[in-house]
Amino acid sequence: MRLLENLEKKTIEIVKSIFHVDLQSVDISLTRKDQTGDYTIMVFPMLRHIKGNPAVIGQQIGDELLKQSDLVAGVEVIKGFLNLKLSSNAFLTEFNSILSKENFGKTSVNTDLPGAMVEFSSPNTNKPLHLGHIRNIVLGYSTALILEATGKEVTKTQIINDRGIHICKSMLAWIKYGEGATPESTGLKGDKLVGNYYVKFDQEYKKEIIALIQEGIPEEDAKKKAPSIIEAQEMLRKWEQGDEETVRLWKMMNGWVYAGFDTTYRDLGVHFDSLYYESDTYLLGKDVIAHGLNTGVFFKKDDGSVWIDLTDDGLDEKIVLRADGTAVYMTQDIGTAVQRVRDHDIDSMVYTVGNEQDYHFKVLFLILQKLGYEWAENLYHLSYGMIDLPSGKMKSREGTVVDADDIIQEMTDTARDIAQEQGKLEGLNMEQKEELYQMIGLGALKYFMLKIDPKKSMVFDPKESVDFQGNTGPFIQYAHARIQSILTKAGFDKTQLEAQEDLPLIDKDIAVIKLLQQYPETIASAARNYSPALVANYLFELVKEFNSFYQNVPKIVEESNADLKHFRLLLCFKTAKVIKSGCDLLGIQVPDQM
RNA sequence: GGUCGCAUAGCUCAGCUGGAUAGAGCACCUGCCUUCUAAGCAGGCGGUCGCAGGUUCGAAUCCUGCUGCGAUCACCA
Repeated sequence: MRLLENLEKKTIEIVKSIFHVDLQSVDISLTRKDQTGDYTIMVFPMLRHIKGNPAVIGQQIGDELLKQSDLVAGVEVIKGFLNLKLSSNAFLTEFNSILSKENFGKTSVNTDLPGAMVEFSSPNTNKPLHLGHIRNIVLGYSTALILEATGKEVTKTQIINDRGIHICKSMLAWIKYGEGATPESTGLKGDKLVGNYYVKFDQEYKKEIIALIQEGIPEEDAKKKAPSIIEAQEMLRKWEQGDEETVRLWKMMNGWVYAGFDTTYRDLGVHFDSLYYESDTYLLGKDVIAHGLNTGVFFKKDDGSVWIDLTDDGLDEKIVLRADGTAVYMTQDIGTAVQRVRDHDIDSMVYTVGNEQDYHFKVLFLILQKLGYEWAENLYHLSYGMIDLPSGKMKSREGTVVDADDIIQEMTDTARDIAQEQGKLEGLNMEQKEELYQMIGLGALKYFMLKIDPKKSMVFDPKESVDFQGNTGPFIQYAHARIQSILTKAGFDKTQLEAQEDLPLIDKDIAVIKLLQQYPETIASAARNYSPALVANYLFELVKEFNSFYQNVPKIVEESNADLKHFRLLLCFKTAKVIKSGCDLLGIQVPDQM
């Protein structure tokens, strides 16, 4: 960074002295690979201020840079591009500056400033987590860590949709068909057990609908009159009235589900700093709406339902409270938002929710703004695309949903197969090996999801599974493991964190330094764009460049120039640090051996 | 129909606030392991950046229109 700042400053000075023009900034980018040079100064944008031939202007600036700056070792002008070749020492100085920063790229958290809250996962409590949740979870978790790396204190949270008709369906089916089954008695994970009854409910409900249709009742009516659904609605009413028996069952079954979720979260290596339950916040939502009704933000229709008119904002009218006074989705989200700001010292929130809810969040944010909350300006919907199967959408009814626990297990199994085939894990005991297989399998899975721009939908083929070669998690992890091996074999002294100057560097050395240098800006950009994909793709570029260095530079262990050897070990060392640091931001662990 | 998003190599994707001859990975082909870990490296093949206009010295990138795909427009969540 210092390097580019120096170059820019110097260029501005030179332009001022030659052309008597004050430039605000200079456009400097990496030189294209097919050209000689390290950095390129764009002359074209200067033409706005300086009249003349871009090639001539470029040459004049280049000549002066060469004369005045010891950073610049050579210049070449092609059309309006001023290509600069920098000196080895320019890079060595830059590298030493990078080395001196223990947490290079990251800004330590400033707790004096208001923090941010990131919401992700937010499941319903009636069925297990699936592949879509995994994308949500890894995206949200990584985004939280990335924001934190820019100095924001971040609270990771979720909203648990623990109340409503969906959980009543599972409860009802359990009462009817469960025969007292528990996770303990069946050996099933709690979320799986409850999910089974949700499916069971749906099956019975469907049968009833068909039977009613055969009696000549129209389908629409049949759906409303089927005994199961009526019973479920009755149960929801009892729940809302606080019926003791219903609430007891609700607590018990939700408890099973939470235990199941916890296992999945643990396997995924994520955690939350706070939890919100819909059952706790929907009442506050009602209060806020009552207040907004008084202040004229909302209006009441004849039937008693409460709405907001957003037609002036290009949207529709939206209901915020039912005619019978019960809460809708929007009600509880309003309540939850307000509650969160009351509970935490935050001035912004990020919601990790699928793009099917783009409209909902647009409306929610608008409502909160109209209610006058100043923090409503700082809400961001981290919207991500759906995961489809080659056959189309995942459908729970068709049993094509990819279960989260299953896919984690499959990835681990694949990692085990590959590792055993390769047989490079001597020295590790069984337990360490299993830990490693999981690290690699999860790394592959998480990276697979994170490397893609969040807003894009993605296709997941369960049969082909996830690659372990090329642009993948294991590719990145592998580089880290290799480096540890080198450092050990070469007897690297990590107390000597400074490289000597005047070394005969080659392009491969410099290429790695250039990549390392880009790490801080990568984090900043990933935070600005709420996109872990930028970090993932950066790591891939870094590792590719490192691998090329690794296999094209003479063996470091055998290098006779002691200073050069130490420099290259430092380069390995710091690259490994950045790989680990970047992987941390993605929620991916890196091994020392694989 | 209204609104929002997406469209780049056979497949999966990068391409930052506009910059040079559009890049990776997978797949396919050719080389490289008597070892600093081949989950790797070096190279080859592969493109009308959906279509048509516009702005600009310069457009995959910005603007407009069109086409295609997806989402959404529930007193569901």
